[in-house]
Amino acid sequence: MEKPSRRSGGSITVQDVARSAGVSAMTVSRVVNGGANVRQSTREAVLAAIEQLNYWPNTAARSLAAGEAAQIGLLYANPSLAYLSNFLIGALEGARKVGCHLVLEPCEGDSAEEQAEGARRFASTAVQGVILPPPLSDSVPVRDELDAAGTPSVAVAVGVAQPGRASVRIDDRAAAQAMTQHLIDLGHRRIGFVAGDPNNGSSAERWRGFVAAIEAAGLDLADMPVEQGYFTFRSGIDAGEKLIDRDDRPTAIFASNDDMAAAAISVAHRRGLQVPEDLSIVGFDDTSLATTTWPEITTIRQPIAAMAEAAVEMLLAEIRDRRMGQGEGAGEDRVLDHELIVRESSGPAPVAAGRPGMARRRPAA
Amino acid sequence: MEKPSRRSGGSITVQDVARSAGVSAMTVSRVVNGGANVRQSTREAVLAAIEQLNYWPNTAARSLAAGEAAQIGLLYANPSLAYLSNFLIGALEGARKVGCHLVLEPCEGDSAEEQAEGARRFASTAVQGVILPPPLSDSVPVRDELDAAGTPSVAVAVGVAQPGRASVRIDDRAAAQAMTQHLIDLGHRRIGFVAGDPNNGSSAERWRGFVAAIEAAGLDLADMPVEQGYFTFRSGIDAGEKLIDRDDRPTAIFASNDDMAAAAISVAHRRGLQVPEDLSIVGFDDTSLATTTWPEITTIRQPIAAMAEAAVEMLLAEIRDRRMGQGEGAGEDRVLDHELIVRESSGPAPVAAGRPGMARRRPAA
DNA sequence: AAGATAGCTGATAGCGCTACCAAATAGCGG
DNA sequence: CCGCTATTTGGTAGCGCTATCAGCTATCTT
Repeated sequence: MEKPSRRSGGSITVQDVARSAGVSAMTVSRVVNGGANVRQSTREAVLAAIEQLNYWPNTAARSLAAGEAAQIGLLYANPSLAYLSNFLIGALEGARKVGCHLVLEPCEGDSAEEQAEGARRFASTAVQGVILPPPLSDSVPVRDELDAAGTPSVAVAVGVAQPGRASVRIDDRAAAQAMTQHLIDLGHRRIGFVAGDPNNGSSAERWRGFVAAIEAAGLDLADMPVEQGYFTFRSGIDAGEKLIDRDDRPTAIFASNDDMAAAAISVAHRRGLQVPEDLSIVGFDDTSLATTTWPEITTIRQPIAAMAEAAVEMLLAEIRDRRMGQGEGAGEDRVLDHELIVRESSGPAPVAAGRPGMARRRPAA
Repeated sequence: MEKPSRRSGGSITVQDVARSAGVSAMTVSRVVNGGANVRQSTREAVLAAIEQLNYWPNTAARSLAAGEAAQIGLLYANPSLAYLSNFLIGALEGARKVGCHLVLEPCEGDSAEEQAEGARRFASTAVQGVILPPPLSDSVPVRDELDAAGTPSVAVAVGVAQPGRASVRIDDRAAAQAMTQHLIDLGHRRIGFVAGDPNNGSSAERWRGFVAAIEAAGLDLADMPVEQGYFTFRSGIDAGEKLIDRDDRPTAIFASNDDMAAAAISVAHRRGLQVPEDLSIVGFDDTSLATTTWPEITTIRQPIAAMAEAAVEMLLAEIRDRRMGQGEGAGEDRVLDHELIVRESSGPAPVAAGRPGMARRRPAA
């Protein structure tokens, strides 16, 4: 005769799995967690039982037994609030799934000292790991501080994988290449590029993607005017003016993010140019800005929420591994899919072929 | 000889409190939770012990023993992402404190059916309560659906308390009155008002606050031009144009939120007016927009994060009460402090006294 | 071949709290 | 002052999981 659990509507437990797999509860626990020292055949049997019974560990029991709070930190520094929202939505979902709590900590200031200070605040709190959204994901002081404290971390939206450090990102290079190809397919042969902040790893990757597409199409990189930007609207104005006021104005501008693309659009409008009829302008990131300008911006969408969710999941896996004495994980680098979003700001190159920029230069003011 | 706990660095437990208060652990639990049937003197002894030992219940153990997941829902519908960020930051902090998880659910669409659908999604999920940020806090379909399912909810940022429903809000009326008084103190005697969305409870309160200040100052409400707005930038443009193009243009405009204030500023600039020299314009909410326009907007700050945190805390208290069979709580209405933030968009009324609007009307274009 | 080493598994004992019920105490009319 | 009900309190038994350590099976040594 079964004795039905007193409370909690009979959800399946380790015991059920253990019985089904013909092992002890302890072995199931080992398999579920990180599974040091479990024979392969045993592991498979347990996993099969878990699968079959659709078992999910009870997070409350888990943290109670493990005697730990299971809190993970999220250190953020003045990103756009829209980005943070999306990031939080994903992180929250991830935290719920793995059954841990999110502890937020704002990090003011750009100086190395202030960033290190932000990271240190987590050392004192009881968090088992930290996830770092941009721009902190590229911060060396933060990284050093965390490493010194032995706190695992996951960097989100970095340009390239950092050795020995877990990261979640999109393939900035491939995305930029796809975007550039989109412009080339529309007939553009002279494409201006606005680079992003040189301190940011993604900037370099986006530039490389641009170069790769240009070269793959057999075009001459020397024909592509390039201006330095810093991911801010203001820097986009400056870069946009320089590109648009050239005698050999490009027929398209690829800005390294949406803010700078929006800025370029406003410059174009001030100069009396139609977007995209006279000039195509594209961005990157698909922030809310991309749809609150006119025309709406063709851009690259990053799966922000999914990236945050993945980061939480990876971090917790690493925390478990460390606790089970697996040593440091290899620092997984997970790359998620991006998406090219074609909106109204990009269109066919103007028909006046050959030297499009020259053909309709506006009269000097 | 004490046997030191095997794991978990000796944090204080119910047992410690029970011993210190000279009661059983069970009694401590009762006091901590909702405390049905505990003698007053006993309760006080326990509370004193809790205070003295600085005891905090272990949330993991609690939800494990209670056999419940302790999840609370957050139903959101296209607010500004900046608002959502702040809200989430507070809600997360609150959830961490009370030891429950947040489950987010987006609610698309404005129709009654879609809103009810959003609320229903929570009935199927296992959440014990729901918190509702604006604009859903005013939604009747959502409220009805939740009530029908017997799910407790807390409405955040409603205009006035709803009978039988817990709510967290600021005193919109007092805030609007303070803002209006600020303008009157600056010498303005003809103040234009842009009303908010008529479906929103806060709108009416802000209007009442405006009226109260005008009347308290002995001014004639009939001198105050009023336009209907809908909390959108676009509606602010229309309302701003109507107010600014009047022959008896007001010397100040009080828009019911920052978006509409920003819109009014852009209209003023297009008409060649200086803000605040020729025209003061103030907003409400202190969203990020307030500091990304020029000049920065004088506005009312709502403690968004604190409101969200309070909402979580109140909701959990209600959930506990219900479980302990305390019957439905009275629906507490908590009012948090707002703050008048004076920035550059408000200044003294133009010196041409008496009929300020008339005195410097711009020549017809 | 006996002993040592390493790898794998299970029995036991809680983690801190609360549900359940039994026991004790208080209140009250007769 | 006694039974009786109403209220308050405590004892016991887990909630589902994991740390610890003992036992057990292969794989090496010498």
